Amino acid sequence: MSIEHSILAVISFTPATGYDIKSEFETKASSLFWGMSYGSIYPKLKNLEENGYIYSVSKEHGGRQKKHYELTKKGWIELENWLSEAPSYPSVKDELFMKLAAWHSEMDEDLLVSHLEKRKEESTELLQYVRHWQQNGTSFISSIGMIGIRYAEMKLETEIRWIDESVEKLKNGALPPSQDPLSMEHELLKRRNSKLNS
Amino acid sequence: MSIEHSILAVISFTPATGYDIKSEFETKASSLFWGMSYGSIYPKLKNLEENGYIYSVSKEHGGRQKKHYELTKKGWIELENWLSEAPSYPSVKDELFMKLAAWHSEMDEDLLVSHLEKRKEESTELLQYVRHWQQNGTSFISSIGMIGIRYAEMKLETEIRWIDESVEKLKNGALPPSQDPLSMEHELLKRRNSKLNS
DNA sequence: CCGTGCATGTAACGGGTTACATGATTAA
DNA sequence: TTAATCATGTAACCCGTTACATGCACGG
Repeated sequence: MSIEHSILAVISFTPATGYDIKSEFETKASSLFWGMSYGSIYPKLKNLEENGYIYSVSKEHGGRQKKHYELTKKGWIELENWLSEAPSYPSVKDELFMKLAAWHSEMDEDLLVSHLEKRKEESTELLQYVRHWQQNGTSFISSIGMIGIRYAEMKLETEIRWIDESVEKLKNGALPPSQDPLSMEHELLKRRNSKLNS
Repeated sequence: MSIEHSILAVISFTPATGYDIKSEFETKASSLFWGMSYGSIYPKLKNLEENGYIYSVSKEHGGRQKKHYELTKKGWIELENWLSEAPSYPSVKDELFMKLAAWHSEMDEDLLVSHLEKRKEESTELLQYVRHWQQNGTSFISSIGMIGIRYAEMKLETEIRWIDESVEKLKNGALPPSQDPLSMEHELLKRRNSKLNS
């Protein structure tokens, strides 16, 4: 139960519709710290309401129905209990790391450089987004929320710095030494070539 | 299909059993970049074998059976095709970020400090692990793999630095200003208190 | 009048984890 | 002999996404 809590958190800022919640995660959060699809939002909203954490206030909006959800007392208590619990260690799925680990000397290094450069572009864009977000004058970000934004900013800056360093090393052939006491890379290449040349 | 590729990647280093693969992800990868359970490893291994990407070499080991898997030609090609594709942008699920965003002034700041300090401990431990790993003299890490390790190292160092900065700010009451043009924090507190005092 | 954005929802599907079941080997 | 580690596997379950279905409002 953590998507539910994220939903409660979004509603705590201001009453919101399922659509609003999706947009909130669409623009900001997704790649930064969380993601969510309609397929989970609406059923969860329904469930949260049935269990008394939230209630809906249907508002007329140009003659049509919108369901704005608001937290109940139980919902506020649940949200704050969740906030009080120590967050679990983040789980990261980064293919780039995996690919770096499996890269070997028969693979084209320029290809790797292009992977790194693509990542740099994506992260630069996100960084720009984050920087803009915290001074756009419209979005609500509390003082403590700002600390979180700073976290995202620092992480992205670090990633970009790391890419620059790494590309430099790759281009200069100034790679760090490997740790390979059992000559596994040599074995790997032998095994690979014997399979590929058959 | 990406867990499958990670499995192929591990096998590329040296022929391995399902158990070996799990351990590989257990110790190193899990929180760092990837995770995997037996419940997915064994069925995938079976599947990968059926589709001709790997084959098993049963080895006698003290009178008992062990299934070591090795890559086929098709497996090597598949692995290298995967390596050639640009990695997708990493997805992160960090509750801490979410909690920071939802924190409000009626919540105890010391609690938040303790969350941050716990995170610092966990990351420090991981950092130590990573540093030890790259110079333990036994694990195989290629030159390019070392670049990946450096990535993990820098990310962790940055996180720790961020925590130190943030805790300092929290303790000195030197928080960054909020962005709150619509006085949402005030509204939030009003909404919250009206619910909690009922 | 038409495309885009707002808005709500469901069903099928895919994917992975948890928990369970089993048993051999090895170091203390 | 006993606990820990090595070792393989399955089934039930949870969870979330994709794709689909629907329709209003509004600007050009």
